[in-house]
Amino acid sequence: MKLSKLYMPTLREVPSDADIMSAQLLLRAGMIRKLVSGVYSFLPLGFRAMKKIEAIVREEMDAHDAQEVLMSAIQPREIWDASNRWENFGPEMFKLRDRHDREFCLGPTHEEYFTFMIKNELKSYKQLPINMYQIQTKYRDERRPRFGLVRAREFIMKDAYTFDADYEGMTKSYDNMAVAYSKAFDRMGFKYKVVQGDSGNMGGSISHEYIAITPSGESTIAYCNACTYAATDEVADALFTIVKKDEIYEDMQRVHTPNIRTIADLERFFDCDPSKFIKTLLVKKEDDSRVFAIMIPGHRTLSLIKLAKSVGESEDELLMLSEDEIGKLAGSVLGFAGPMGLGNQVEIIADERLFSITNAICGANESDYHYENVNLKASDYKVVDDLILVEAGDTCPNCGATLSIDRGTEVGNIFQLGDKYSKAMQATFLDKDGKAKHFMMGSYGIGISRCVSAVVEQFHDDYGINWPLAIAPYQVIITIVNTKVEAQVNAGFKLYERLKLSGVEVLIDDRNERAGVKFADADLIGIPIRVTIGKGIEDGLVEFSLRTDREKMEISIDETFEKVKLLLAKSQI
RNA sequence: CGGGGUGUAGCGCAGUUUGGUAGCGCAUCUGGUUUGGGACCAGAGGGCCGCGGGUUCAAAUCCUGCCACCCCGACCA
Repeated sequence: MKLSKLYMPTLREVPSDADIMSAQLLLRAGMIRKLVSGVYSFLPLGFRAMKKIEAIVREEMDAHDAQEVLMSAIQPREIWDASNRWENFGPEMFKLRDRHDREFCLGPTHEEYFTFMIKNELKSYKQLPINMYQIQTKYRDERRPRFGLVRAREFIMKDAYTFDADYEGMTKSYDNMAVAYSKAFDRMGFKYKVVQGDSGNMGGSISHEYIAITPSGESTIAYCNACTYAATDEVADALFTIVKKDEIYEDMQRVHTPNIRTIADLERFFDCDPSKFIKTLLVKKEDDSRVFAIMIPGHRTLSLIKLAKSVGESEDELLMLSEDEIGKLAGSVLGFAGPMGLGNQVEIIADERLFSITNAICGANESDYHYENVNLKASDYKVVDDLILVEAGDTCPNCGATLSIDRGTEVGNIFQLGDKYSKAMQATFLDKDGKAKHFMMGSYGIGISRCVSAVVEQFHDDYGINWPLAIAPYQVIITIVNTKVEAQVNAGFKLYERLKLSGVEVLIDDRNERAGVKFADADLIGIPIRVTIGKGIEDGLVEFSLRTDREKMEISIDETFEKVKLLLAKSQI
């Protein structure tokens, strides 16, 4: 493709509403454009990059017994009523009516429709298992669209659904998709981690999330550098120990601590290690039916999910007490809560590690007072082994190495659905024994457009995008330094035609611009292999370089051709 | 949905406090000089100042209603 003809409206300045690096670069590089909040279009270069990702996903799905279909995005209300999700999906669903006032939605996902279709067409165990997928535009009216392609209201998703005769079959299908996903994400080249999904309130159902490591990511994960352990921070086991010191138990003392509210204040006031402190947090159930006092090591953070599990409540219903409520309950202001004298209606829950602290310091439930030399007895409290959020440096529960913490973006997930939808929609088949049974299902998603931004988040520098060869919109860009010099133009186009003929995806910058403009654009759009044709052409030499490093090599056109072919061959593993 | 902020040329912004003929940089077009890291000179085009109502002789500017966009807030590809 000639750059003089390519629709590639690059911007020198960053559009003011682009909030993350990938959105800024994709917009500046003329790869995407925003129409309204959370709704983007793909221009030629951006679309090509996305199609590369699609192709990788398609190849891996096809290679793992999935068959591609294309289901309608527009769906009638009736099939959603069967699973109750017309109501339950909530305001995120884009709903519309036709001229006869019949209700429809734009598909946010397709469990219902696939199940509905299967139920009418698949009747025998002999036809199972079956795995179908599609790559299609999805619609979700997000509460707050942001981060460019990451949280869009219209986005491209690969979604797959498996139907099996029994539980074993379902897990096999699930494992098969897990392999396909790892292969696909490996080929895209970005760094990612597989974490166990939050089985949380639902209990039971198994799922995994594929998290691309990106500094702007919305989820925080803990992972081990030595083994494959990875989990979201709220769920990850926080393995750290407090070594019990062989100290003499001193007598408890009430200490006047005017205005000393935070752990940092306490450290300064008592001039001691933060592991000496017991932090007491007051949490209630939303409807005020239960109140909890949670004691954790002072320098750590409470995990609401872990708390919810240990008290058998839903995480969503647990709230931290407000300052007023603390005053009423504990007779103190924020910062002086402690386990003593809280009254019977408060359930006190303690992180196990507290009892290793000798002569601890905690709030006295009285404004401006703390206790020191506190030595709690485990037998007096409900003890839970782990209530806190994992931190970098904690021990890997799997192999004992040290954990790291990073932020990430969910680019894929796989889910064992069981018979949730087949039951709701009465989708059955006849098993060997002639009995009607519910399909055992799985669903599997990859955010295709989200992957585009994940790649850009991971592969860029100060000058622009730095596409991995496997998903670059073009593999090679030939820059003609001065289009007024015939020898440069001729040599450029000769190489261009030759590469094209041998199947290389190549751009040629034949614009009548100054060299600086062309180099800047080449950097910005991030084509991996660069050939610059300038003055050296008089001696038959061109410059060969890679986007990843700025080192240039002066070689002949023939050598250039061979080098390109070699690089491309190496990347096709 | 709650709180905060912003809407002026394709992009980035000034002008609004104190009402008086709509500006700057980049981009675009024409001519010329340039041509290895975002050139220079001369000229030109491009605006319902988010939309509606009001105040006023006069509104980008003041008042008011609405809309859009962005930021901060517990289910997600």
